[in-house]
Amino acid sequence: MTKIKEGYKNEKEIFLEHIQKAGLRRTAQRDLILEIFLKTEEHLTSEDLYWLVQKQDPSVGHTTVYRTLKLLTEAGLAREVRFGDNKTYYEHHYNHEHHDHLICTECGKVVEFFSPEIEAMQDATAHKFGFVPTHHSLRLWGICEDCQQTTHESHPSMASGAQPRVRVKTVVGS
Amino acid sequence: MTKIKEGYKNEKEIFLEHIQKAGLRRTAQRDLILEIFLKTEEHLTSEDLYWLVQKQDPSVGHTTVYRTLKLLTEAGLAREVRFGDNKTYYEHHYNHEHHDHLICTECGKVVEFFSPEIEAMQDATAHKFGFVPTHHSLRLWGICEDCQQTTHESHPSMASGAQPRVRVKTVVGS
DNA sequence: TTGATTGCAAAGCATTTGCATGCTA
DNA sequence: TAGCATGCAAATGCTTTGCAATCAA
Repeated sequence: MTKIKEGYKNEKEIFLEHIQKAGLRRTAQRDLILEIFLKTEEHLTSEDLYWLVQKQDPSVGHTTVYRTLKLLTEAGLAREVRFGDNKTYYEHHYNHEHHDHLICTECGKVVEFFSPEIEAMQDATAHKFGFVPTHHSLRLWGICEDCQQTTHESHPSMASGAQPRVRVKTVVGS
Repeated sequence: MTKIKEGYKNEKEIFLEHIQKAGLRRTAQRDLILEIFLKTEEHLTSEDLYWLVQKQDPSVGHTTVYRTLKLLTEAGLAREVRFGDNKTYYEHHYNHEHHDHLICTECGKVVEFFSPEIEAMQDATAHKFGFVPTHHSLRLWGICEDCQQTTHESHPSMASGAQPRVRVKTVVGS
């Protein structure tokens, strides 16, 4: 039973519209990059996307992927996220619920969550200080269930240079 | 009426203790860097601190400042923060209330705030997913009161490359 | 005396830019 | 045809590393 969302443009339409409005041009590279980005439901870096694109068209350069991801972000299709390892990850943004991240400092697992209560308090806090809130970023680090059982070392902090070893995406509703 | 905190070691003691425990050595550079860091109640980058240190001792190198900031972080005296401009800022950590940041995307102003309610919900959320929380980062971006009156441009997003023009620290209790 | 620390220069990374060439509208 | 887009190489900005000399314990 497929539920068809009406009244929503799909990502490709959004992209073409943005390109037109901004007086930019549609190219084969941009189409390919968008297509691969859309079918990859994970947090990926420009580098990651670059290699996926390479498989289909080795002539596409790093630079174009970087520039296109910025473009997708401006078009509202992608969102930049940072997990503390000094890399910029991108995730789908359009038609995707806003969410925050819970990151395991042992194995790098990432759980997405959404808390309406926290959202409301954030907005309230911004207003309390006279701000009109535009966006926010909440990241919680900790040790996940699996790692609590296998590891008994001291908790690595962001500063200690712990590198995520795996990055699992788990979508969890409200 | 000065309130003397008893039962709390001061930062310099903490630092020396950490150095001893780790089998490291006390040096003039480390002392100087710590001292300047402590008297600067602002968010600063390694670069910023480097120039402050330069004024007192031009022989100190960039590298040492970087390394010492890492050391201070490990000792629990400093905390790394990122505001979205791809730089690592440091702020005091020991004996300082934990707090989060509200950042103006127009002028770069930073307001520090603390919300026990949000804190509690964050911990609850982590536990809900089986995580033992270690630390977190909450950043709210928006347009501050001053900028709402002077600016009527579109809201710059993190991705659009808006650069903070001023960085004001405002400490606000609970 | 031993081994940690320093500072310089060089290397690393992720990301951006200059520019000649290519391609869309 | 005009001028945006591309891809390479080079530049950038922040941070780390190699290494010989220096210095604390």
